[in-house]
Amino acid sequence: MSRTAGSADVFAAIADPTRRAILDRLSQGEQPVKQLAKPYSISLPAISQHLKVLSEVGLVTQRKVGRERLYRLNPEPLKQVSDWVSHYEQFWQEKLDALGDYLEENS
Amino acid sequence: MSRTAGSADVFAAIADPTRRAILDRLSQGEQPVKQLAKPYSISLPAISQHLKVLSEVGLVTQRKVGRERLYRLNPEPLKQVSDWVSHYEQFWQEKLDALGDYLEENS
DNA sequence: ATTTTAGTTAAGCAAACACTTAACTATTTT
DNA sequence: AAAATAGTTAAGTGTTTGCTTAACTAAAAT
Repeated sequence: MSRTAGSADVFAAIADPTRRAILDRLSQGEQPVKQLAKPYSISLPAISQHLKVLSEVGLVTQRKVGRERLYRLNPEPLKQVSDWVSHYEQFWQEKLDALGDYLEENS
Repeated sequence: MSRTAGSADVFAAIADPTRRAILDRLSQGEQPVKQLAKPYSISLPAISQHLKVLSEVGLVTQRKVGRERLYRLNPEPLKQVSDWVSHYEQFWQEKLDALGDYLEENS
């Protein structure tokens, strides 16, 4: 263990839509902050602060290239979310099954 | 469409650990508020407020029986979360594959 | 009828959040 | 050396959040 990964709450980190959007963009590859900020109407510092939050929970890593900071996605902490939500998948599966049965019975 | 389900943010609703815990308990079946509140050190009103948030995003439904309010899990909105996070699964899969390859090559 | 039980709603509060502008650091360009 | 670029850090602000206690509504038990 003893990774750089944060202990702060991943669920809280992905609660903000802007941060989710940043992650979405990062899934297309490493990007400098300027480029990440482009589609948003908010200021650079705001983006920088969001990146800090993401960094603290280990969802992004950073490397410096010249005067740019390239941010890279680290999806591992999302496993926590995936694990938690997967527990519920069976429930909507049951629901869908029930719907399927209903449709069959009434067709 | 036009379900009762809320338009408020599901991601925000599950950001709070107490609310996630409530959902976890509800996955064992319908329960009255008193029972849901039992394991927590916070007040009844606090629980009630959490249930309201969950209700607003459609994660729980409610029915009145006598003087009790039975809350029931409605997992459907979690599909939103599942869908979003599943997009990232491939990434950590790639990581794991890479690790697997590494282990094979160096065994 | 009164009291107890189950729960919500109201009001208030401290802490956290998302944002801003201003000031700063580090690198590159001119 | 000066100016421009990329980004972070600092300080301040309005809003939202999670909680509390107090007041309320509704049903059940005494």
